[in-house]
Amino acid sequence: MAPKKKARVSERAVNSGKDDGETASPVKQKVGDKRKVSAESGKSKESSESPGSPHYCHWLMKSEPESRFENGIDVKFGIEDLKALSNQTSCWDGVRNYQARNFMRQMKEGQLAFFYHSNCKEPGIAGITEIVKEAYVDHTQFDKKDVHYDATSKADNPKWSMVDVQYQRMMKRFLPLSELKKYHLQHRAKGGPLKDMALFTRARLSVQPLTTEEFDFVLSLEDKEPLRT
DNA sequence: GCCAACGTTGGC
DNA sequence: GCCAACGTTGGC
Repeated sequence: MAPKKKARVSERAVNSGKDDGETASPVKQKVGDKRKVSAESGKSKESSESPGSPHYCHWLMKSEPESRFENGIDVKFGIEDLKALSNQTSCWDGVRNYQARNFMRQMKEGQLAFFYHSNCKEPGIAGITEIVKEAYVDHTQFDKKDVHYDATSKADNPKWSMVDVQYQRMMKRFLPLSELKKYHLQHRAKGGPLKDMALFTRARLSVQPLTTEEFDFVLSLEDKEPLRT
């Protein structure tokens, strides 16, 4: 996810395999992209998601704020890195997990996503980004030099998508995973908005949805004293 | 650095 | 299409 270069939450993973969800979702083209998307190429599926699946409008996206080298390439990309880019905007490339990809394909312009710092000293929610461009082809899947190159993905049927996110703001205070987890456990025991939060129930997913209740509750923590116990 | 959890691969 | 082996994620 970097504006034009950078990495995200290494979601590397040997992909290939069946496309679980939909077929190439309506890759929304934007200016500059010459490839004409032949009007859905007649696919019937398109924005799949089972009919019954709730449609989310808030997200959490993980990225690593500390240096880590993968094939000689540093995958570091924390919220400060996003903030430093021109336009404070970056594409979120490198996602190589079908569920995470499918969630990105559901994202709509204007929606908000928590920027989560993972695989670091203090994991947790650092800030908020806005989705500024809906899912389109992740070019890094075709780049042999890229850490997330996918030899099994073909140009005429790309497997991986990405969205563009723009820095919105830092959390008023960093929200550590440890604190969120305390709430999660508490809510799981006695009920509460974080009882089913994906961060804990689907720990390895790098792009995950939040219900409005979850999102609002997390936001409310900004104004509270850090939970201790 | 360890390792639990879990997604993916591939044999059958 | 099952499922064991394998590989990755990511907290600790």
